[in-house]
Amino acid sequence: MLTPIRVVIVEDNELFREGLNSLLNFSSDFKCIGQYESGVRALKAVSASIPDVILMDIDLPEMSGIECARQIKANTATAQVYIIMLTVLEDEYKVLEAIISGASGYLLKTSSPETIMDAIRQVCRGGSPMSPPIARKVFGLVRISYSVPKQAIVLNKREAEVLQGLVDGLTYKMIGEKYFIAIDTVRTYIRTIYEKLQVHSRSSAIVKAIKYKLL
Amino acid sequence: MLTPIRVVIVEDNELFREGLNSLLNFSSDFKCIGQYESGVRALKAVSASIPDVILMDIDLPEMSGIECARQIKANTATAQVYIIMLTVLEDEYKVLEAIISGASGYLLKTSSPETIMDAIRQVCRGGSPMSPPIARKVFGLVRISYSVPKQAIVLNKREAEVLQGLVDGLTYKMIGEKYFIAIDTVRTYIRTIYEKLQVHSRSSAIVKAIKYKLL
DNA sequence: TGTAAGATCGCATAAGTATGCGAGTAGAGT
DNA sequence: ACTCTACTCGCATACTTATGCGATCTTACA
Repeated sequence: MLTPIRVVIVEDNELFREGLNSLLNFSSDFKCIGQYESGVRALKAVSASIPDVILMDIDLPEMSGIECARQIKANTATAQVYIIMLTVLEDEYKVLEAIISGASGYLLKTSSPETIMDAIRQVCRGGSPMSPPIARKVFGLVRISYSVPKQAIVLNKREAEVLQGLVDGLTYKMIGEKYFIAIDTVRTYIRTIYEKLQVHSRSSAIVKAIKYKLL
Repeated sequence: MLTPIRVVIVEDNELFREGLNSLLNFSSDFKCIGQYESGVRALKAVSASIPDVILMDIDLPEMSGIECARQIKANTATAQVYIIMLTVLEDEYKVLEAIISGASGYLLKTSSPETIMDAIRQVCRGGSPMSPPIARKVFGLVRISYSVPKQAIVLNKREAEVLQGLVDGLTYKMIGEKYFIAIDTVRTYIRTIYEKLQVHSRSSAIVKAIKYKLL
């Protein structure tokens, strides 16, 4: 590593903060260019001098680490700042919030010094270091949001087209014109669609179509 | 580690398979209890003798590693089998599919022997080992699916209730009865909702409500 | 060769939706 | 006290939906 990775620490617990600081100074790979006990101060400092990586405690007083990360990301849209969240507990919702706010890593505070140093190196190389329990939760998040309630709802081409029309807010007339079929044929398809989806209104059909990712 | 972790290898490339095998035999932590070059064979074997961890190549001929994982997960619902996917390329869609299919880890084949061994230990301890580029992609997946297109659509309580009614497929009359307001008041709220969402039909309102997670 | 299945179209009607125009009442702020 | 705003309600009407009960026509297949 030619130039050291410039790191900023945001952590309200003084002992932990100092611990991280001396950890970083221990290796010539890193250079701690700032340590702050509050998000507000970090925000100010970071916009003045942008680091490569920020170690951010998630449970800060006043402004949370998540909110701080969000704002830093907003303020440094052009520059590349990697934020690694540090936390004591593995709250699934916090993990989610942190990822959305723009964090690139998520470590438990119980992580070993080597793990933390390795994590800093990893984010710079395109990784997203996570403590094992966090990784498991992240997998779960992906599974929840993408997995489809497996239900054997099979629509043929025409039905799918008509359903798409319904979702798009078209009237029967417009759907018919779009696919060159009579409005009464549209009605017929809608009947079968409703039957397959087991609904009795356009609204419910739309909700189910989205829920079951039918289109 | 008192008893060795029982591992199964599913990999069509003979050299790589043998490599993994000798890697596992190298450490007393592991015991390779089977190696198969096809998903079909693995499926049969695994339902007979369930391992702790399966190293699964994702690009298998005939049955893909993903499909194989899905079936193994389906067949071994009670027992705990951890599946680690192995792949040469970091295809985002494959990652997604793998996670949904029930995999607990995702490694690039370029991973070092130590990394692979460590990964096996990690899944058994509640982790989800991923190669760094994969982890980054997984973060992206979470971000995409959970982050909301930030748009300043603010509904007050009543409007939210009425919109919920619309999504639930209730008629104006039913919405009015549910919240003890006149049907014409429901209409009035719907006007303002439509205006805020910039739509002109119930269908589009529902779609937007879901898309922007307004409820 | 009939017949079963699927795709298309038609008519009718009760119910529901979208929207124009108007209006009363209560609370917040000046 | 006055005005503004938010919340509530009413009437009217053109349009759209949901659904019952058919009817052709083509294609596949027993």
